[in-house]
Amino acid sequence: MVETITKTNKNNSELHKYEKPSVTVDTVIFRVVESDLKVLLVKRNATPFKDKWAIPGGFVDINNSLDDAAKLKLEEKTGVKDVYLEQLYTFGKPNRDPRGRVITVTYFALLSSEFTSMAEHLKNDDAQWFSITKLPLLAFDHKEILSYAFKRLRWKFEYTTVAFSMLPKKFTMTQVQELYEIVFETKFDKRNFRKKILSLDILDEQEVMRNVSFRPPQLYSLKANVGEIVTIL
Amino acid sequence: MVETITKTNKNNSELHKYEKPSVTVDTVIFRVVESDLKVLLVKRNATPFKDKWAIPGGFVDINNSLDDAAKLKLEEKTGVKDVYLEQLYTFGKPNRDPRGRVITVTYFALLSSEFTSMAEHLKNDDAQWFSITKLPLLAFDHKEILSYAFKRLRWKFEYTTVAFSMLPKKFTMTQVQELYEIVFETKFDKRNFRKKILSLDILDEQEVMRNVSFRPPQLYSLKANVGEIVTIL
DNA sequence: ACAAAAGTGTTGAGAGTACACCCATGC
DNA sequence: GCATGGGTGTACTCTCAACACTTTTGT
Repeated sequence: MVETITKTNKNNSELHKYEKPSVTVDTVIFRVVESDLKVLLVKRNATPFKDKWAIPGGFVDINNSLDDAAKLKLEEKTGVKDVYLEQLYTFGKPNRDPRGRVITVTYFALLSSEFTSMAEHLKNDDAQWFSITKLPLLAFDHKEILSYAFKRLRWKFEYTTVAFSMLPKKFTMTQVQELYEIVFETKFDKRNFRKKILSLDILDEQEVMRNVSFRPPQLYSLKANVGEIVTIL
Repeated sequence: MVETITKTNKNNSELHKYEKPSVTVDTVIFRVVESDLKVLLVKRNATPFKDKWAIPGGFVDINNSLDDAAKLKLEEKTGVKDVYLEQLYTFGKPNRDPRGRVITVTYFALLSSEFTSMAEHLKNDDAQWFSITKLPLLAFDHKEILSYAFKRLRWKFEYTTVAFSMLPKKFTMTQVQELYEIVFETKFDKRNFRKKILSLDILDEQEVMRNVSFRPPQLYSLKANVGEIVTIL
Protein backbone atom coordinates (compact mmCIF):
# COMPACT_ATOMS: atom_id res chain seq x y z
CA MET A 1 0.00 0.00 0.00
CA VAL A 2 2.71 2.32 0.97
CA GLU A 3 4.40 2.81 -2.30
CA THR A 4 1.37 4.05 -4.13
CA ILE A 5 0.57 6.35 -1.31
CA THR A 6 3.98 7.87 -1.15
CA LYS A 7 3.99 8.41 -4.87
CA THR A 8 0.55 9.89 -5.20
CA ASN A 9 -0.14 11.39 -1.86
CA LYS A 10 -1.40 14.89 -1.49
CA ASN A 11 -3.82 14.40 1.31
CA ASN A 12 -5.83 11.44 2.49
CA SER A 13 -8.01 11.30 -0.54
CA GLU A 14 -5.99 8.55 -2.16
CA LEU A 15 -8.09 6.09 -0.23
CA HIS A 16 -10.93 7.17 -2.46
CA LYS A 17 -9.08 7.34 -5.74
CA TYR A 18 -9.24 3.61 -6.26
CA GLU A 19 -12.39 1.73 -7.00
CA LYS A 20 -12.90 -0.37 -3.92
CA PRO A 21 -13.75 -4.04 -4.04
CA SER A 22 -16.42 -5.51 -1.78
CA VAL A 23 -15.04 -7.58 1.06
CA THR A 24 -16.83 -10.51 2.61
CA VAL A 25 -15.95 -12.98 5.33
CA ASP A 26 -16.97 -16.61 4.82
CA THR A 27 -16.48 -19.29 7.45
CA VAL A 28 -16.12 -22.99 6.84
CA ILE A 29 -17.69 -24.59 9.91
CA PHE A 30 -16.59 -28.13 10.69
CA ARG A 31 -18.29 -30.52 13.01
CA VAL A 32 -18.35 -34.26 13.55
CA VAL A 33 -21.79 -35.84 13.54
CA GLU A 34 -22.46 -39.55 13.52
CA SER A 35 -18.84 -40.44 12.87
CA ASP A 36 -18.72 -38.18 9.90
CA LEU A 37 -16.94 -34.90 9.28
CA LYS A 38 -19.47 -32.32 8.17
CA VAL A 39 -19.52 -28.72 7.03
CA LEU A 40 -22.36 -26.28 7.38
CA LEU A 41 -23.68 -24.88 4.10
CA VAL A 42 -26.53 -22.50 3.32
CA LYS A 43 -28.78 -22.60 0.32
CA ARG A 44 -28.82 -19.49 -1.83
CA ASN A 45 -32.26 -18.22 -2.69
CA ALA A 46 -31.10 -15.44 -4.98
CA THR A 47 -29.14 -15.15 -8.17
CA PRO A 48 -26.44 -15.75 -9.00
CA PHE A 49 -26.15 -19.44 -8.15
CA LYS A 50 -29.74 -19.61 -6.96
CA ASP A 51 -30.46 -22.94 -5.23
CA LYS A 52 -26.79 -23.77 -5.07
CA TRP A 53 -25.16 -24.27 -1.69
CA ALA A 54 -22.62 -21.90 -0.28
CA ILE A 55 -20.32 -21.35 2.68
CA PRO A 56 -22.03 -19.06 5.22
CA GLY A 57 -20.70 -15.55 5.50
CA GLY A 58 -21.46 -11.91 5.00
CA PHE A 59 -20.13 -8.50 4.15
CA VAL A 60 -17.65 -6.95 6.52
CA ASP A 61 -19.06 -4.26 8.72
CA ILE A 62 -16.78 -1.29 8.31
CA ASN A 63 -16.22 -1.06 12.06
CA ASN A 64 -15.43 -4.65 12.86
CA SER A 65 -12.13 -6.42 12.55
CA LEU A 66 -12.14 -9.38 10.21
CA ASP A 67 -11.90 -11.76 13.14
CA ASP A 68 -14.87 -10.13 14.83
CA ALA A 69 -16.89 -10.21 11.65
CA ALA A 70 -16.28 -13.95 11.41
CA LYS A 71 -17.11 -14.45 15.09
CA LEU A 72 -20.37 -12.52 14.82
CA LYS A 73 -21.55 -14.37 11.74
CA LEU A 74 -20.69 -17.63 13.36
CA GLU A 75 -22.60 -16.89 16.52
CA GLU A 76 -25.57 -15.65 14.55
CA LYS A 77 -25.55 -18.79 12.46
CA THR A 78 -24.87 -21.41 15.09
CA GLY A 79 -25.67 -19.76 18.40
CA VAL A 80 -22.29 -20.86 19.66
CA LYS A 81 -19.52 -18.79 21.18
CA ASP A 82 -15.96 -19.66 22.12
CA VAL A 83 -15.25 -21.70 19.09
CA TYR A 84 -11.90 -22.36 17.52
CA LEU A 85 -11.66 -19.90 14.67
CA GLU A 86 -8.76 -19.26 12.37
CA GLN A 87 -8.19 -17.29 9.21
CA LEU A 88 -7.68 -19.54 6.25
CA TYR A 89 -6.96 -17.70 3.03
CA THR A 90 -8.15 -14.72 1.03
CA PHE A 91 -9.67 -15.36 -2.36
CA GLY A 92 -9.66 -12.51 -4.81
CA LYS A 93 -9.86 -13.53 -8.44
CA PRO A 94 -11.62 -10.75 -10.34
CA ASN A 95 -14.48 -12.86 -11.70
CA ARG A 96 -15.25 -15.18 -8.85
CA ASP A 97 -18.52 -13.31 -8.28
CA PRO A 98 -20.38 -12.36 -11.46
CA ARG A 99 -21.92 -9.30 -9.80
CA GLY A 100 -18.67 -7.45 -9.32
CA ARG A 101 -15.35 -7.49 -7.61
CA VAL A 102 -15.66 -9.37 -4.34
CA ILE A 103 -12.74 -10.35 -2.17
CA THR A 104 -13.49 -13.06 0.36
CA VAL A 105 -11.50 -13.60 3.50
CA THR A 106 -12.18 -17.15 4.58
CA TYR A 107 -12.04 -18.59 8.07
CA PHE A 108 -12.47 -22.01 9.43
CA ALA A 109 -14.23 -22.91 12.64
CA LEU A 110 -14.28 -26.11 14.67
CA LEU A 111 -17.38 -26.90 16.70
CA SER A 112 -17.26 -29.15 19.70
CA SER A 113 -19.46 -32.22 19.63
CA GLU A 114 -20.94 -30.91 22.87
CA PHE A 115 -23.07 -28.39 21.01
CA THR A 116 -25.72 -30.62 19.57
CA SER A 117 -28.43 -28.26 20.77
CA MET A 118 -27.36 -25.86 18.14
CA ALA A 119 -29.01 -28.01 15.56
CA GLU A 120 -32.32 -26.40 16.58
CA HIS A 121 -30.98 -23.08 15.62
CA LEU A 122 -30.98 -24.12 12.00
CA LYS A 123 -34.34 -25.81 11.69
CA ASN A 124 -36.18 -23.14 9.79
CA ASP A 125 -33.19 -21.91 7.90
CA ASP A 126 -31.86 -23.05 4.58
CA ALA A 127 -28.80 -24.37 6.31
CA GLN A 128 -27.66 -27.95 6.40
CA TRP A 129 -24.72 -30.11 7.39
CA PHE A 130 -22.98 -31.93 4.54
CA SER A 131 -20.45 -34.67 4.74
CA ILE A 132 -17.12 -33.38 3.44
CA THR A 133 -17.00 -36.36 1.12
CA LYS A 134 -20.48 -35.86 -0.32
CA LEU A 135 -20.76 -32.21 -1.18
CA PRO A 136 -23.58 -30.75 -3.26
CA LEU A 137 -23.12 -28.32 -6.13
CA LEU A 138 -21.52 -25.22 -4.73
CA ALA A 139 -21.79 -21.54 -5.57
CA PHE A 140 -18.88 -19.33 -6.65
CA ASP A 141 -15.46 -20.86 -6.05
CA HIS A 142 -16.65 -22.44 -2.82
CA LYS A 143 -15.64 -25.93 -3.86
CA GLU A 144 -12.05 -24.77 -4.01
CA ILE A 145 -12.38 -23.08 -0.64
CA LEU A 146 -13.71 -26.22 1.01
CA SER A 147 -10.98 -28.34 -0.45
CA TYR A 148 -8.41 -25.91 0.89
CA ALA A 149 -10.08 -25.84 4.29
CA PHE A 150 -10.10 -29.62 4.52
CA LYS A 151 -6.41 -29.80 3.70
CA ARG A 152 -5.68 -27.23 6.36
CA LEU A 153 -7.80 -29.08 8.89
CA ARG A 154 -5.84 -32.27 8.38
CA TRP A 155 -2.62 -30.40 8.59
CA LYS A 156 -3.69 -28.75 11.83
CA PHE A 157 -4.69 -32.08 13.30
CA GLU A 158 -1.29 -33.48 12.52
CA TYR A 159 0.80 -30.67 13.92
CA THR A 160 -1.27 -28.92 16.55
CA THR A 161 -3.73 -29.55 19.34
CA VAL A 162 -6.80 -28.09 17.62
CA ALA A 163 -8.45 -31.50 17.56
CA PHE A 164 -9.31 -31.15 21.25
CA SER A 165 -11.50 -28.16 20.47
CA MET A 166 -13.85 -30.58 18.71
CA LEU A 167 -14.22 -32.73 21.83
CA PRO A 168 -16.10 -32.16 25.10
CA LYS A 169 -14.13 -30.73 28.02
CA LYS A 170 -13.69 -34.25 29.35
CA PHE A 171 -13.19 -37.02 26.88
CA THR A 172 -11.96 -40.57 26.62
CA MET A 173 -8.93 -41.66 24.69
CA THR A 174 -11.19 -43.60 22.37
CA GLN A 175 -13.01 -40.41 21.47
CA VAL A 176 -9.74 -38.77 20.56
CA GLN A 177 -8.75 -41.69 18.41
CA GLU A 178 -12.12 -41.88 16.66
CA LEU A 179 -11.92 -38.18 15.87
CA TYR A 180 -8.52 -38.60 14.27
CA GLU A 181 -9.71 -41.64 12.37
CA ILE A 182 -12.66 -39.71 10.98
CA VAL A 183 -10.58 -36.75 9.90
CA PHE A 184 -7.86 -38.85 8.29
CA GLU A 185 -10.15 -41.61 7.04
CA THR A 186 -7.78 -44.25 8.42
CA LYS A 187 -7.56 -46.59 11.35
CA PHE A 188 -4.79 -46.24 13.90
CA ASP A 189 -3.37 -48.89 16.16
CA LYS A 190 -4.96 -48.40 19.55
CA ARG A 191 -1.86 -49.04 21.65
CA ASN A 192 0.44 -46.90 19.54
CA PHE A 193 -2.07 -44.09 19.34
CA ARG A 194 -2.55 -43.91 23.10
CA LYS A 195 1.16 -44.15 23.73
CA LYS A 196 1.79 -41.30 21.33
CA ILE A 197 -0.84 -38.97 22.73
CA LEU A 198 0.08 -39.68 26.34
CA SER A 199 3.77 -39.15 25.63
CA LEU A 200 3.00 -35.58 24.55
CA ASP A 201 2.16 -34.72 28.13
CA ILE A 202 -0.73 -32.47 27.18
CA LEU A 203 -3.55 -34.27 29.02
CA ASP A 204 -4.68 -34.30 32.63
CA GLU A 205 -6.38 -37.37 34.03
CA GLN A 206 -9.86 -36.71 35.31
CA GLU A 207 -12.24 -39.05 37.07
CA VAL A 208 -13.37 -42.30 35.56
CA MET A 209 -16.66 -42.46 33.69
CA ARG A 210 -19.64 -43.94 35.65
CA ASN A 211 -22.63 -46.06 34.75
CA VAL A 212 -21.43 -47.66 31.62
CA SER A 213 -22.07 -51.31 30.97
CA PHE A 214 -18.49 -52.05 30.19
CA ARG A 215 -15.12 -51.29 31.67
CA PRO A 216 -15.34 -47.63 32.70
CA PRO A 217 -12.97 -45.50 30.65
CA GLN A 218 -10.58 -42.93 32.00
CA LEU A 219 -11.59 -39.34 31.29
CA TYR A 220 -9.01 -36.79 30.27
CA SER A 221 -8.96 -33.05 29.77
CA LEU A 222 -6.52 -30.89 27.84
CA LYS A 223 -3.96 -29.31 30.13
CA ALA A 224 -4.28 -25.59 30.60
CA ASN A 225 -1.56 -23.55 28.90
CA VAL A 226 -0.94 -26.05 26.18
CA GLY A 227 -0.05 -24.00 23.12
CA GLU A 228 -0.33 -25.10 19.56
CA ILE A 229 2.15 -27.91 19.83
CA VAL A 230 3.91 -29.10 16.77
CA THR A 231 3.72 -32.75 15.71
CA ILE A 232 0.98 -34.86 17.18
CA LEU A 233 1.08 -37.79 14.79
CA MET B 1 -21.12 -13.28 2.15
CA VAL B 2 -23.89 -15.46 1.05
CA GLU B 3 -26.16 -15.18 3.95
CA THR B 4 -26.46 -11.43 3.88
CA ILE B 5 -27.05 -11.53 0.20
CA THR B 6 -29.79 -14.07 0.35
CA LYS B 7 -31.53 -12.24 3.13
CA THR B 8 -31.41 -8.79 1.64
CA ASN B 9 -31.29 -9.41 -2.03
CA LYS B 10 -33.53 -7.62 -4.47
CA ASN B 11 -31.07 -7.06 -7.26
CA ASN B 12 -27.34 -6.72 -7.41
CA SER B 13 -27.27 -3.47 -5.57
CA GLU B 14 -26.39 -5.10 -2.26
CA LEU B 15 -22.78 -4.92 -3.30
CA HIS B 16 -23.16 -1.18 -2.94
CA LYS B 17 -25.18 -1.08 0.22
CA TYR B 18 -22.16 -1.63 2.41
CA GLU B 19 -19.44 0.89 2.88
CA LYS B 20 -16.46 -0.72 1.26
CA PRO B 21 -13.05 -0.88 2.85
CA SER B 22 -9.91 -0.13 0.86
CA VAL B 23 -7.84 -3.18 0.01
CA THR B 24 -4.11 -3.18 -0.40
CA VAL B 25 -1.54 -5.85 -1.11
CA ASP B 26 1.78 -5.67 0.74
CA THR B 27 4.64 -8.04 0.07
CA VAL B 28 7.39 -8.98 2.49
CA ILE B 29 10.41 -9.55 0.27
CA PHE B 30 13.14 -11.74 1.73
CA ARG B 31 16.66 -12.05 0.46
CA VAL B 32 19.97 -13.22 1.84
CA VAL B 33 22.80 -10.73 1.50
CA GLU B 34 26.19 -11.10 3.10
CA SER B 35 25.14 -14.04 5.24
CA ASP B 36 22.22 -12.12 6.58
CA LEU B 37 18.49 -12.50 6.05
CA LYS B 38 17.10 -9.19 4.89
CA VAL B 39 13.72 -7.68 4.03
CA LEU B 40 13.05 -4.85 1.65
CA LEU B 41 11.41 -1.80 3.19
CA VAL B 42 10.42 1.56 1.76
CA LYS B 43 10.51 4.89 3.51
CA ARG B 44 7.22 6.72 3.72
CA ASN B 45 7.40 10.35 2.66
CA ALA B 46 3.82 11.18 3.52
CA THR B 47 1.66 11.17 6.59
CA PRO B 48 0.71 9.16 8.45
CA PHE B 49 3.94 7.61 9.66
CA LYS B 50 6.07 9.96 7.60
CA ASP B 51 9.73 8.88 7.63
CA LYS B 52 8.86 5.54 9.09
CA TRP B 53 9.67 2.41 7.13
CA ALA B 54 7.03 0.18 5.65
CA ILE B 55 6.50 -3.02 3.70
CA PRO B 56 6.17 -2.24 0.00
CA GLY B 57 2.75 -2.60 -1.53
CA GLY B 58 -0.12 -0.83 -3.16
CA PHE B 59 -3.85 -0.66 -3.69
CA VAL B 60 -5.46 -3.48 -5.57
CA ASP B 61 -6.36 -2.71 -9.13
CA ILE B 62 -9.99 -3.67 -9.50
CA ASN B 63 -9.22 -5.91 -12.46
CA ASN B 64 -6.30 -7.86 -11.10
CA SER B 65 -6.37 -10.91 -8.92
CA LEU B 66 -4.64 -10.50 -5.58
CA ASP B 67 -1.81 -12.73 -6.72
CA ASP B 68 -1.32 -10.66 -9.85
CA ALA B 69 -1.40 -7.45 -7.88
CA ALA B 70 1.38 -8.78 -5.68
CA LYS B 71 3.36 -9.99 -8.69
CA LEU B 72 3.10 -6.65 -10.47
CA LYS B 73 4.16 -4.62 -7.46
CA LEU B 74 7.05 -6.95 -6.88
CA GLU B 75 8.29 -6.69 -10.43
CA GLU B 76 7.92 -2.95 -10.39
CA LYS B 77 9.83 -2.72 -7.17
CA THR B 78 12.61 -5.24 -7.78
CA GLY B 79 12.65 -5.76 -11.54
CA VAL B 80 12.51 -9.49 -10.93
CA LYS B 81 10.05 -12.03 -12.28
CA ASP B 82 9.53 -15.68 -11.49
CA VAL B 83 9.93 -15.32 -7.81
CA TYR B 84 8.49 -17.51 -5.12
CA LEU B 85 5.39 -15.71 -3.94
CA GLU B 86 2.82 -16.87 -1.44
CA GLN B 87 -0.11 -15.33 0.35
CA LEU B 88 0.59 -14.88 4.02
CA TYR B 89 -2.32 -13.46 5.96
CA THR B 90 -4.92 -10.74 5.75
CA PHE B 91 -4.82 -7.99 8.33
CA GLY B 92 -8.02 -6.10 8.94
CA LYS B 93 -8.26 -4.41 12.32
CA PRO B 94 -10.43 -1.32 11.93
CA ASN B 95 -7.84 1.19 13.10
CA ARG B 96 -4.64 -0.12 11.69
CA ASP B 97 -4.58 2.80 9.26
CA PRO B 98 -5.58 6.15 10.76
CA ARG B 99 -6.90 7.40 7.43
CA GLY B 100 -9.72 4.92 7.19
CA ARG B 101 -10.61 1.30 6.90
CA VAL B 102 -7.84 -0.49 5.08
CA ILE B 103 -7.61 -4.22 4.74
CA THR B 104 -4.19 -5.51 3.76
CA VAL B 105 -3.59 -8.84 2.12
CA THR B 106 0.03 -9.71 2.75
CA TYR B 107 2.30 -11.88 0.66
CA PHE B 108 5.80 -13.04 1.10
CA ALA B 109 8.37 -13.34 -1.65
CA LEU B 110 11.73 -15.09 -1.74
CA LEU B 111 14.42 -13.69 -4.01
CA SER B 112 17.22 -15.80 -5.31
CA SER B 113 20.73 -14.70 -4.45
CA GLU B 114 21.34 -14.71 -8.22
CA PHE B 115 19.56 -11.39 -8.60
CA THR B 116 22.13 -9.04 -7.22
CA SER B 117 21.74 -6.80 -10.24
CA MET B 118 18.39 -5.78 -8.93
CA ALA B 119 20.10 -3.68 -6.30
CA GLU B 120 20.57 -1.01 -8.99
CA HIS B 121 16.87 -0.80 -9.39
CA LEU B 122 16.57 0.69 -5.97
CA LYS B 123 19.37 3.22 -5.97
CA ASN B 124 17.34 6.37 -6.28
CA ASP B 125 14.37 5.08 -4.39
CA ASP B 126 13.64 5.29 -0.70
CA ALA B 127 13.98 1.54 -0.47
CA GLN B 128 16.49 -0.36 1.57
CA TRP B 129 17.32 -3.86 2.75
CA PHE B 130 17.14 -4.38 6.50
CA SER B 131 18.37 -7.31 8.49
CA ILE B 132 15.40 -9.12 9.99
CA THR B 133 17.08 -8.87 13.36
CA LYS B 134 17.73 -5.12 13.16
CA LEU B 135 14.53 -3.54 11.99
CA PRO B 136 13.88 0.20 12.07
CA LEU B 137 10.71 1.81 13.37
CA LEU B 138 7.87 0.59 11.23
CA ALA B 139 4.62 2.16 10.03
CA PHE B 140 1.14 0.81 10.78
CA ASP B 141 1.12 -2.75 12.13
CA HIS B 142 4.00 -3.71 9.90
CA LYS B 143 6.14 -4.94 12.74
CA GLU B 144 3.54 -7.58 13.48
CA ILE B 145 3.36 -8.51 9.82
CA LEU B 146 7.12 -8.98 9.58
CA SER B 147 7.21 -11.10 12.68
CA TYR B 148 4.48 -13.27 11.23
CA ALA B 149 6.28 -13.52 7.90
CA PHE B 150 9.51 -14.56 9.55
CA LYS B 151 7.77 -17.31 11.49
CA ARG B 152 6.16 -18.56 8.32
CA LEU B 153 9.47 -18.47 6.49
CA ARG B 154 11.10 -20.69 9.08
CA TRP B 155 8.18 -23.01 9.03
CA LYS B 156 8.33 -23.26 5.26
CA PHE B 157 12.04 -23.97 5.37
CA GLU B 158 11.45 -26.81 7.77
CA TYR B 159 8.63 -28.51 5.93
CA THR B 160 8.94 -27.59 2.27
CA THR B 161 11.48 -27.06 -0.47
CA VAL B 162 11.04 -23.29 -0.78
CA ALA B 163 14.60 -22.75 0.42
CA PHE B 164 15.89 -23.71 -3.02
CA SER B 165 14.10 -20.75 -4.55
CA MET B 166 16.60 -18.54 -2.69
CA LEU B 167 19.58 -20.29 -4.30
CA PRO B 168 20.98 -20.13 -7.84
CA LYS B 169 19.86 -22.84 -10.29
CA LYS B 170 23.07 -24.72 -9.51
CA PHE B 171 24.37 -24.68 -6.00
CA THR B 172 26.72 -26.47 -3.66
CA MET B 173 25.65 -28.37 -0.60
CA THR B 174 27.52 -25.85 1.51
CA GLN B 175 25.35 -23.07 0.11
CA VAL B 176 22.24 -24.97 1.10
CA GLN B 177 23.54 -25.50 4.59
CA GLU B 178 24.60 -21.89 5.01
CA LEU B 179 21.17 -20.72 3.92
CA TYR B 180 19.49 -22.90 6.53
CA GLU B 181 21.94 -21.75 9.16
CA ILE B 182 21.19 -18.13 8.41
CA VAL B 183 17.43 -18.60 8.51
CA PHE B 184 17.47 -20.63 11.71
CA GLU B 185 20.37 -18.82 13.35
CA THR B 186 21.98 -22.15 14.27
CA LYS B 187 24.82 -24.34 13.09
CA PHE B 188 24.12 -27.80 11.74
CA ASP B 189 26.46 -30.74 11.62
CA LYS B 190 27.87 -30.94 8.10
CA ARG B 191 27.74 -34.70 7.70
CA ASN B 192 24.24 -35.08 9.09
CA PHE B 193 22.92 -32.17 7.10
CA ARG B 194 24.19 -33.53 3.80
CA LYS B 195 22.98 -37.01 4.59
CA LYS B 196 19.53 -35.65 5.35
CA ILE B 197 19.19 -33.51 2.26
CA LEU B 198 20.55 -36.21 -0.04
CA SER B 199 18.25 -38.82 1.46
CA LEU B 200 15.24 -36.74 0.37
CA ASP B 201 16.08 -37.54 -3.23
CA ILE B 202 15.15 -34.08 -4.48
CA LEU B 203 18.49 -33.07 -6.00
CA ASP B 204 20.20 -33.88 -9.28
CA GLU B 205 23.98 -33.90 -9.47
CA GLN B 206 25.37 -31.42 -11.94
CA GLU B 207 28.94 -30.88 -13.02
CA VAL B 208 31.68 -30.02 -10.59
CA MET B 209 32.67 -26.40 -10.04
CA ARG B 210 35.80 -25.23 -11.88
CA ASN B 211 38.60 -22.79 -11.09
CA VAL B 212 38.44 -22.74 -7.37
CA SER B 213 41.56 -22.82 -5.29
CA PHE B 214 40.37 -25.67 -3.14
CA ARG B 215 38.73 -29.00 -3.65
CA PRO B 216 36.08 -28.36 -6.31
CA PRO B 217 32.59 -28.79 -4.91
CA GLN B 218 29.82 -30.81 -6.48
CA LEU B 219 27.03 -28.72 -7.94
CA TYR B 220 23.42 -29.75 -7.53
CA SER B 221 20.11 -28.59 -8.91
CA LEU B 222 16.61 -29.15 -7.62
CA LYS B 223 14.91 -32.00 -9.44
CA ALA B 224 12.10 -31.00 -11.73
CA ASN B 225 8.64 -31.95 -10.49
CA VAL B 226 9.55 -31.82 -6.85
CA GLY B 227 6.46 -30.55 -5.08
CA GLU B 228 6.35 -28.88 -1.72
CA ILE B 229 7.66 -31.80 0.21
CA VAL B 230 6.89 -32.08 3.86
CA THR B 231 9.68 -32.35 6.43
CA ILE B 232 13.12 -31.31 5.37
CA LEU B 233 14.74 -31.02 8.78
C1' DA C 1 -21.63 -66.03 31.99
C1' DC C 2 -21.65 -62.97 28.28
C1' DA C 3 -21.48 -58.72 25.76
C1' DA C 4 -19.16 -54.50 25.13
C1' DA C 5 -15.56 -51.50 25.08
C1' DA C 6 -11.15 -50.38 27.84
C1' DG C 7 -6.67 -51.08 28.68
C1' DT C 8 -1.90 -52.81 28.34
C1' DG C 9 4.05 -54.43 26.56
C1' DT C 10 7.52 -56.16 23.67
C1' DT C 11 10.30 -56.57 19.73
C1' DG C 12 12.57 -55.12 15.43
C1' DA C 13 13.61 -51.59 12.04
C1' DG C 14 14.74 -47.17 10.72
C1' DA C 15 15.88 -42.40 11.65
C1' DG C 16 18.34 -39.01 14.23
C1' DT C 17 22.55 -37.50 16.65
C1' DA C 18 27.20 -37.05 17.96
C1' DC C 19 31.68 -36.92 16.53
C1' DA C 20 37.11 -36.01 13.65
C1' DC C 21 39.84 -36.66 9.89
C1' DC C 22 41.47 -36.91 4.91
C1' DC C 23 40.93 -34.82 0.03
C1' DA C 24 41.52 -31.96 -4.21
C1' DT C 25 42.79 -27.77 -6.01
C1' DG C 26 45.40 -23.18 -7.01
C1' DC C 27 49.06 -20.61 -5.87
C1' DG D 1 53.92 -27.58 0.39
C1' DC D 2 50.44 -24.97 2.31
C1' DA D 3 46.06 -22.77 2.65
C1' DT D 4 41.28 -23.30 1.67
C1' DG D 5 37.01 -25.19 1.81
C1' DG D 6 34.98 -30.04 0.33
C1' DG D 7 33.81 -34.36 1.45
C1' DT D 8 33.14 -38.76 4.10
C1' DG D 9 31.53 -43.26 8.07
C1' DT D 10 30.33 -45.40 12.37
C1' DA D 11 28.22 -46.35 16.72
C1' DC D 12 24.55 -45.21 19.84
C1' DT D 13 20.00 -43.74 21.04
C1' DC D 14 15.44 -43.00 20.32
C1' DT D 15 11.24 -43.11 17.96
C1' DC D 16 7.90 -45.58 15.06
C1' DA D 17 5.33 -49.75 13.67
C1' DA D 18 3.56 -54.21 14.14
C1' DC D 19 1.10 -57.23 16.79
C1' DA D 20 -3.23 -60.04 20.56
C1' DC D 21 -4.90 -60.79 24.83
C1' DT D 22 -6.85 -59.57 29.54
C1' DT D 23 -9.85 -56.42 32.36
C1' DT D 24 -13.95 -54.24 34.14
C1' DT D 25 -18.49 -53.32 34.22
C1' DG D 26 -23.90 -53.95 33.62
C1' DT D 27 -27.34 -57.03 32.58
